[in-house]
Amino acid sequence: MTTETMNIREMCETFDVTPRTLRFYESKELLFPVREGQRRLFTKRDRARLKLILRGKRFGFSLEEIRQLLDLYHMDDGQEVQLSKTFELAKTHLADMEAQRAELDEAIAEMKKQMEWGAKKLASLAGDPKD
Amino acid sequence: MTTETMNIREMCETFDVTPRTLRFYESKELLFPVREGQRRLFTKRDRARLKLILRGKRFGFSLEEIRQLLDLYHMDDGQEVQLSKTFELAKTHLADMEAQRAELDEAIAEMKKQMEWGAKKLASLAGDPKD
DNA sequence: CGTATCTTTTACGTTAACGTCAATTTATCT
DNA sequence: AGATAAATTGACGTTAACGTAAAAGATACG
Repeated sequence: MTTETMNIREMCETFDVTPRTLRFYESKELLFPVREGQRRLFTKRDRARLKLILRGKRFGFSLEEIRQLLDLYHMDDGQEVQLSKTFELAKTHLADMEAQRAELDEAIAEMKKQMEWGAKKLASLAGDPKD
Repeated sequence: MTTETMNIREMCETFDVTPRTLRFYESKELLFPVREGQRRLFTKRDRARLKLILRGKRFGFSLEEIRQLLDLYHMDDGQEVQLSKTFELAKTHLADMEAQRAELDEAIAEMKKQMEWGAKKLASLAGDPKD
């Protein structure tokens, strides 16, 4: 099974990103591909991290915020201090996300309302032309 | 009642933004404050728009995307073509937002799971010190 | 072996969304 | 009127998150 690691091209196709993006994330210490000579090989762990990175971006988190949060998902045997700091950080972000969810619900409701109004307007314009 | 319009300072305090931001949004045609001589006076409509702008930003929309969407909320007697285009745009964004909500729910669930793991780890480290 | 393709490094370029600073104008206070 | 404070208009600066192009080494292929 050669699916253990992926080269940069496979990564790009799988996640719809450019090579530049992957190298950039590595330079920012978000990913840690191993090397086979010069070439990068992305592990299962890199793929899991990238998935979380892209998700974080969709929620409006910066790469630096994401980088810190990734530690929570990766933490194997960190020191207690580090863990508890990360834990605090995660609590904050969880609260952020739940707040965002509430606002999103509200926004969706409002948008639907506006769209109903728009639909009515459209109908009246179509059915009741000014001659 | 002088609360009909607000000056730039009042706006900044109310919405926690800088003057530069408000002028920038005006330059990008997101806000349309009236003038009293040189000074800007922000109307109720500007305040409603700003609220939507800030919300849109929190959902990761760009100012340009937001600008286009604002038309939907402002549309009084636009032409039918414009209205129906805006309507289509809104449908797309609504779908985006609902997808985002689904992903957000998933992310929240995962984050909670990770945090439970973290909490356990913390407890074991605290209650079971290595000597 | 030559060449075409892929990847890498280096480095400068770009866009969005403001920040910052200087020079003026306008309003306010004493 | 003079000083002080607040708002405005340029205009250049900044940061994040990549894009893009050049030069060079590694690999594959006929």
